[in-house]
Amino acid sequence: MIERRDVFQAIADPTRRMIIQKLSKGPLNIGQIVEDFDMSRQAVAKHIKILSECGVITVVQKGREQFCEAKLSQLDEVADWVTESRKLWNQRFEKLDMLLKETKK
Amino acid sequence: MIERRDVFQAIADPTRRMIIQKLSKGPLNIGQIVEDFDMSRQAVAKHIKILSECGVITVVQKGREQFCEAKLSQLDEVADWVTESRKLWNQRFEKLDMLLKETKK
DNA sequence: TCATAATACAACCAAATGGTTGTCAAATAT
DNA sequence: ATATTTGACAACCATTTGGTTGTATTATGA
Repeated sequence: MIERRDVFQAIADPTRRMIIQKLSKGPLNIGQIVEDFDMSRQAVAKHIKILSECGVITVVQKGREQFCEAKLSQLDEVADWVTESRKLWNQRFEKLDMLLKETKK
Repeated sequence: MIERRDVFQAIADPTRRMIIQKLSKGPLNIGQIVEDFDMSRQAVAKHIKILSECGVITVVQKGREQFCEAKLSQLDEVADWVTESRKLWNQRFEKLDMLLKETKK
């Protein structure tokens, strides 16, 4: 299996989605993120690492603390993909319409 | 680990994203989908099964063939989540603006 | 200075993922 | 009638995932 590190992988896990939304409100360190989860610090740190590898967040060392900040621009790739799929979907109907008009002639 | 079956899981895999986009153009049976992939029929069938369990496609039996159709409405959940995250992100700046205005007084 | 807080690193685990191959059943075409 | 196509089901495999615990390191606060 290939270890995939992209935005889609980043948002596949519900815990990671929650982390992203928390960070959307502003930067936090790992300890502050852990507070909201019924999970070990290490487990959260792993998610943070994955999110960072996927380029969805950036981690800045500040003394002994690590501040995490969301990079929401990366979500564009997801939004674009959804938009593209919908476009294809709509074209499908247009083609059907054209076909119907064609057969009416 | 808990087996998650949601839209985010469905689009996490690149092969599945390609299948969705192919089906966005119109319904296909498994054989037709396999053609485009360098992968065994069984592997594709597994992805189809997952997509179906995630509610992103519907499968209709037609004689010996199985036609797969995309259910793009399910992608709304993804689009909504991205929109929501961005909203929080923007509010972050608004709050900062307000804070700046406040301190200016 | 010294305890504590914040985190890193590594080992470990069960379950899921993404793939394979083989066998079997049913519908269709020749 | 029989071969072929379409697909289901199961077993198997290596890797990843998502979590745990334990230990070590480093920065900060009292």
